[in-house]
Amino acid sequence: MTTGPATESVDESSPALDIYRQFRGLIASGQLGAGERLPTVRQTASDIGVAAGTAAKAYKLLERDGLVVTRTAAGTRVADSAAVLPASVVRRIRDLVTEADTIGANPADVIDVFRVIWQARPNTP
Amino acid sequence: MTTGPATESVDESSPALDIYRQFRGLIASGQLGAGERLPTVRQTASDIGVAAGTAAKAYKLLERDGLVVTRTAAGTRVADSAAVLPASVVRRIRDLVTEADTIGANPADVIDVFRVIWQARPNTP
DNA sequence: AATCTTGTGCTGGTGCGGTGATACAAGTTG
DNA sequence: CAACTTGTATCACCGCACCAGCACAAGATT
Repeated sequence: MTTGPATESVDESSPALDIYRQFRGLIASGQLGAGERLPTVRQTASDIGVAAGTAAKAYKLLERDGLVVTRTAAGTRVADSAAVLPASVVRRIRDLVTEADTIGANPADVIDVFRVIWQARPNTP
Repeated sequence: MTTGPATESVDESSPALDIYRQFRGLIASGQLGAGERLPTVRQTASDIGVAAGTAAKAYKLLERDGLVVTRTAAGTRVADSAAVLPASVVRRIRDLVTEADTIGANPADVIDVFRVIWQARPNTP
């Protein structure tokens, strides 16, 4: 188990994208504010148990999105221009989480339904 | 370019899982009711442009979840026991979609934030 | 009974995305 | 200044998911 990829559960995607999405979530929700520093590439890598290159890949994606600014030796920080999801939306998400949790729903189901309903919006070009 | 996998956009995962999630969403949201028939494996395969085996894989996952019943030559139908997400949750999802859409938010962001907030629930073992 | 339908099971082949490990460039820090 | 930090680049290697195409079993259809 020292080499090669590992598939675990359905709805796992890929290490790099997982890390990417994780930070996207933290930034978009405001839990990681502008200027705040992200862990070292090597740090996150060893935290999650992936290769350094994999974490680096995630960071590059974040930078490509303009969510993060990276200066060598100074680490990676949340960009000032990083967009945060409007509070109204975040609140709705909180409501949804609360409701789904009390009912004991599967978060994956919730997300799947979200996607389906999203695609069914009035104006779907 | 006739063979091998294809990566397109970030947040694409894998063909098989995409199909799987798609139908999960349709079933969990009630848009695909118990007894209703799913398209042929070959049909969905050619619709989406993937190999038949890939669509078959997705169907097997659905069956593994008990969401679907498959009888040879009779096709695949939504199981009677297929659980539908409670209306209260679905309604909140609708509200969320509406709000996020009017604001012009990126659905991927919404999902990422959902995941983050979900993990931050009170009781997260 | 004969035929069609449909999910499933091979096969060989391909490429992407991981893993480690090492090396480096550019800054920060003492 | 020297020494450390940190993101990045590279290397060979490996496994998985997918593709394409065909063949099959079991049940539906006629």
